[in-house]
Amino acid sequence: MPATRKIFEDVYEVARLIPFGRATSYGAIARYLGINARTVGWAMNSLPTGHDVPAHRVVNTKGILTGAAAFNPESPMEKLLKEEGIRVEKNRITDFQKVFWDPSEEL
DNA sequence: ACCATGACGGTGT
DNA sequence: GACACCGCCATGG
Repeated sequence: MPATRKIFEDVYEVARLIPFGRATSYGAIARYLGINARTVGWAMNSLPTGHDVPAHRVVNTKGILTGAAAFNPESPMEKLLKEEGIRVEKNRITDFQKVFWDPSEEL
């Protein structure tokens, strides 16, 4: 790929590798790609409609579902995570440490 | 090249 | 645990 390859593509690629029932943080992905966390968040915010990226598994370092607002009211991020066995309470993953997935270590 | 914006992170109170 | 600050880097106008 040309040098003009967008960081976004890398972010999406890593996000797609997140295993079922696990979640990671923007910072973890950022560190893995060598960029800052804000850029990762921005990449997710730029996700087009109909993307195939499990963005609901990407939260901030506190385990808070900051991007829940970006999801359709019909597909609550919270519910999606609970379906995967992740305990969520008021937009916050209570057992984040348990389901945390670090690309820098697991990848 | 400059300025504003942002699904964030770490530390201190 | 909640809140406030400041630092970081990429993209767009």
